Amino acid sequence: MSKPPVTPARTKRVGAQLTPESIIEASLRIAARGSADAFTVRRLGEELGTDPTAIYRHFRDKDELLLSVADRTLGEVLDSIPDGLDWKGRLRALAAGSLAVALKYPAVSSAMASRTTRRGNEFRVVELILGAVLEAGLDGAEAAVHYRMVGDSLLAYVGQRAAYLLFDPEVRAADESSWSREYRTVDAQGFPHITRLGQQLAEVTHDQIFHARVEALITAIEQRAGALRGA
Amino acid sequence: MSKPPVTPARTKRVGAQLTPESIIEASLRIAARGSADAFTVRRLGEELGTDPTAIYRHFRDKDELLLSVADRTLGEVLDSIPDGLDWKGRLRALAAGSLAVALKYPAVSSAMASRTTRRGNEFRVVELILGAVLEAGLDGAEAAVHYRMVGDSLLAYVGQRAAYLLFDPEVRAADESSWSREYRTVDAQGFPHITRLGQQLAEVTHDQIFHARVEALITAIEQRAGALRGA
DNA sequence: ACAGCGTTGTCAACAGTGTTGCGCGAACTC
DNA sequence: GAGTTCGCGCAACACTGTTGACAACGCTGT
Repeated sequence: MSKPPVTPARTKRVGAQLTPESIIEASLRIAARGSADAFTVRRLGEELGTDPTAIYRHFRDKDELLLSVADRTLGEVLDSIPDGLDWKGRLRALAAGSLAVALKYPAVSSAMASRTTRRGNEFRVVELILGAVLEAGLDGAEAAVHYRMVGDSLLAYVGQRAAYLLFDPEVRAADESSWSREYRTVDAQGFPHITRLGQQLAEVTHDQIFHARVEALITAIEQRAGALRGA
Repeated sequence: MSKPPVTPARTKRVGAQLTPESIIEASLRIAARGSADAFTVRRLGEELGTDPTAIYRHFRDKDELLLSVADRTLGEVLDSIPDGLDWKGRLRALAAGSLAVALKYPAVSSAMASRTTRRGNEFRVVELILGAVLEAGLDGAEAAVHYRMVGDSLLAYVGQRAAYLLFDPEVRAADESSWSREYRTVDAQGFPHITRLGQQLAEVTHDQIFHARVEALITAIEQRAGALRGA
């Protein structure tokens, strides 16, 4: 028992000031502060009270740290999903939870919009979505495609919202006011639809859009399952 | 006629080497080279044969240049849409054209995934989508929300794909191989769905996913219009 | 034709980013 | 207790976008 089987087990020092966990938690604290101060390596060192480059003893590079942090936030999402829901309810809860976490840690979600963590919690999310799609009545390649549709779409949605939050307030203001400014003054001849619906376009909220996007996913799955059942 | 009305009309010099147009075109050439060399100000100066900082005489900052370049690519998308299509066909053509342009200029699309150009061609795209949604049978606030759903979704989709193309080849390879590596070795007890569908999950292509996402949008609009008609 | 002046490109520099190599001291192993 | 490894601090590098000073060019009005 005295000899570790193959690897020396790399005894991590007990008195270490920094641990992967403490670094991840500091990263989350910074990310939660929003765009006020960006999520940078030097700011991370400040938050930890150590030299910025010390984190490179625990993570190969910033990307690996980001993947670990993102997986942690995925855990938060999963914990927010109650039991006993049907497949639509589970997908809605997953979407709502993902959005909430994305708005809480925008820097993380923004960076992960087209990535894969390949870590523990991601497997749980995949299993969750797959279960929902299967319960809806899809299977095989059909279920696989629709899982990817849901997964990629959710990631893209929340990443888009998160990235938006990271812009300078003035840039964001310019984008938002465009609906009530530039779009009001377009040529009525060339753009009749914009002219006629200008008011309604300016009044659409982010939540309405998100809701519509999520329901579109659910409707698409339901429709496809119904078509297969009928065939 | 000798006196310009109010502003001195700021006579732009005729012999200028650089013009907004030439800078935009150089930007597109660089962006089309993919992730090989990134779209940076210094590289832009190289491409133009001038000092990098010269572009600041024509654009306030890199963001404003990016907005102009993006609007130009929107023009490419619009030109690729044939006439005489019904609303579904127009949306499909818009989606396909957007994806093609995004894959052609990934740096541009990636940066614009959550932005608004507020320039000429964007109005034309908005008018196009609004027309499709109206033709499908929606109107008023309902049409406005569904327009935003389509617009934001398309932007997010293609931005996601574009951003993916910009990653280091090794990062991309790690992400792609995960489906045939990590996901094959998960615990069969805890993740039965992943275990059972592992093969199909690894075989899903980007095109299948994109197709499913676009069709989901169309289905959602159709469904909503049908529900309103019935009510 | 000439003075004036705005426009435009060049250059050096700054603040910020992620990352690496070197050294020291402390903690663990034997 | 000796030797080795590990964790951290420090300085530095390459890269990013951006700014201010400067000089030269060409248009403008007289």
